Amino acid sequence: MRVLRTLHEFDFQPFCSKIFLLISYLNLWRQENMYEQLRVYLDSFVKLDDEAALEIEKKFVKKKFPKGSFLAHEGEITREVHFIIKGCCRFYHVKDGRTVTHWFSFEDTFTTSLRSFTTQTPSVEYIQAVENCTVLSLQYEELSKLYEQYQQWERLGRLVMEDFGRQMLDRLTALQTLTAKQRYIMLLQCEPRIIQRIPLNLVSSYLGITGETLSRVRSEIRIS
Amino acid sequence: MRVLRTLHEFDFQPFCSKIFLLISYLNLWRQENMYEQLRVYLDSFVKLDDEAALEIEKKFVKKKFPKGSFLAHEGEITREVHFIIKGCCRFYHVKDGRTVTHWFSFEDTFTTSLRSFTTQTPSVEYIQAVENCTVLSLQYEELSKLYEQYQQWERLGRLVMEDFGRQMLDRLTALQTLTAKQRYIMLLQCEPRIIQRIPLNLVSSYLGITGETLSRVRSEIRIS
DNA sequence: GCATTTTATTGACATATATCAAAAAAAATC
DNA sequence: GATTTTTTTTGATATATGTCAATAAAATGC
Repeated sequence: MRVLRTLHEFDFQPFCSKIFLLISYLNLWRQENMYEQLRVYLDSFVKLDDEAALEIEKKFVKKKFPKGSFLAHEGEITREVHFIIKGCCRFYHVKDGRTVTHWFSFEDTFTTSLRSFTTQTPSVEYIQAVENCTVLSLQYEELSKLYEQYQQWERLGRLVMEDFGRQMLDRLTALQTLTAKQRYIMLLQCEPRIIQRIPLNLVSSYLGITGETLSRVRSEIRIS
Repeated sequence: MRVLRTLHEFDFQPFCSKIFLLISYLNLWRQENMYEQLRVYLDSFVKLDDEAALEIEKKFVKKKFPKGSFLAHEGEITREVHFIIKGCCRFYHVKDGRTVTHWFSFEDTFTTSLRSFTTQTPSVEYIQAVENCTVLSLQYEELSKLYEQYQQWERLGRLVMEDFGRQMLDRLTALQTLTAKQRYIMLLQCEPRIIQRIPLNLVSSYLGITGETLSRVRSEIRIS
């Protein structure tokens, strides 16, 4: 392979078209392998045996949520849990006329209004697509059946909930003990996706501070 | 029955001894019905059938933790989960040389260092008895066996975790959106036990504020 | 019961963060 | 590409909460 002396010698045209081809293959793969993607995630908790794994394709339904649309709505019973294949969402509620974002979810996580879904009561929160989302959705009744029929699915539910509990504990500790600046730095280190893909005004309320304070914190960090 | 005119006419001796007898019977009942107490709690999640319920008395062991002793210790793997029959505990960790209390547990709840117990890794937190505690303890291995053998126990685990998740979400929202005063008032309304039975210096760090601020908040409320 | 330790309150002052207003920058829309 | 709209930044000021120090009250130990 010949070494290039200057950038001009390089012919970008064919190179770029190859890259684009690669990307479109990758997207195609993602599309076709949505169930595989979910399977990989589930296997990280429980190695499902063949029979139990077959249920994935039977019960989960592909859905799309365009940017701005709602996966859960205040006052309505959340009837589905969604596994995010692509995209991200914010969880928020309205408190004294202002919007408080309390959670984000990204690819390869289950997303639902926990209280509403698990107790089948009206939701107190909204879940909104921040990007166009592709998800695999599972009805409450279908999940209940899976829990009834397969001990493995029951276990999956338990382990996913344990994992959720651990995440919540971490977030709680951060909110309780860290200053605004420390919380932002922690987010930057532990959850860079949030800062990369979510508008800052939503991030600020997630951190429990105002947009102005977040902006100042960021400029302080830029300087130091 | 004769109506008493003055207090002096009343003979306290036999009366008091009856009361004490009653109390000791009550304690005896509690002692003997520890397993019944646990059964009632578990039944609120899943109606255990006889075989699965028999395991309660086989696997849970009565233990006492005197005030000040530890149910979990930083750096050590938490090998048991405890169901509190009587007493209460605080969860705390040490951050920059000071103690941060992040949870309390009382009668009729499961208590363990979640991350340490579920992943069998060293704990990052302490759990300390705030009162003398009587608990029913279950070893990690025994719980794992229950999960293996009985779908009902697996379900129990899931439902207890879901319940825990919902509690955590509430607490998170409170910390994120309420002022110190509002958080205190909310605690007063939703968890009066905490204020009644826990020293205020521990409550303050649970609320994410200093002892001084809590003291001021309380005096404000007393006035208004 | 008294002495000691721990816990709770109060005061003066410092600091972090919120609020309101405005400008600048970026993104969305046509 | 120009025009809205939304998001982010910056500034001045207000407020909530923290810090340090001193005292008061309560709990604990002997």
